[in-house]
Amino acid sequence: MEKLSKELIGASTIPIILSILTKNESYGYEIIQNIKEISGGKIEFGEGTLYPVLHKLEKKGLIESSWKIAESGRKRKYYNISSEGEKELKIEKENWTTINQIISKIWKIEPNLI
Amino acid sequence: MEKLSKELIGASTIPIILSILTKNESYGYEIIQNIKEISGGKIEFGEGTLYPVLHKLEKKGLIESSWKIAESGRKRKYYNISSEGEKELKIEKENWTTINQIISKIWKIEPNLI
DNA sequence: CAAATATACATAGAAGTTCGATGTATAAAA
DNA sequence: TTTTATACATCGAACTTCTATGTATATTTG
Repeated sequence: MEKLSKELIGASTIPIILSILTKNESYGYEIIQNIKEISGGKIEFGEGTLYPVLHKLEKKGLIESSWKIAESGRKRKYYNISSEGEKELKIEKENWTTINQIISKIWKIEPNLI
Repeated sequence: MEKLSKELIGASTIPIILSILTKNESYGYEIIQNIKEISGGKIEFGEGTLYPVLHKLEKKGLIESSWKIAESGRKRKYYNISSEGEKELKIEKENWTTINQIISKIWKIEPNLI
């Protein structure tokens, strides 16, 4: 069970985060666990990796944050996707489809199911 | 007709270069034209981008170079993929398949796909 | 035939990224 | 009560991409 390359992780980080936030609001720590689970351990973000990405996305206006107190009494910074973020996700999905078509063409395999 | 994001290009650079060299030996300038053509202009490497990547791949032993004189009389640095490079390409292909499975899984969570 | 363009390689520096290390703080479990 | 899990944050090293710049030669155009 190997981990994926830095480059592939980097390319998928933003679409994955935005996709997760499209479904439900979430917070940094949970997003890390969520991605780890969904990817079967193949994508494991450190906190020092994810938090700056969230800050960057917020600064660009793609997500919005609000502090909340969980039932546990613990403070959490919840993130929601913005309408700008939804537009961006749409573009990212199209880009992902495009690169898959290019790669498939080069590899001469059937285009991917995405 | 938009260009792809830096991240997606970065993730695909090495597999694309190695794939091209699997078919035929080639040289920097030609690889740039080749990728531009295959991608329908969506991936356009500058020379300052590609040459350092080729040097890096050679340093890592994934490709090998040799100077040749073309019929035109022009000097060209031809690159071939090494057996190490073929192994690496196999891994890269597997990684690409994996990330696609993860991404498609995440996108299936929400109903409105592109 | 002179000038412009295309071919062909190379490096430097700016800007941006990932990621391990480190720090703070609190709740839950051992 | 000590450890582990939860939850946020920043820093600096290492690496990347990309624009700009430089060198040089062949081909095409005016």
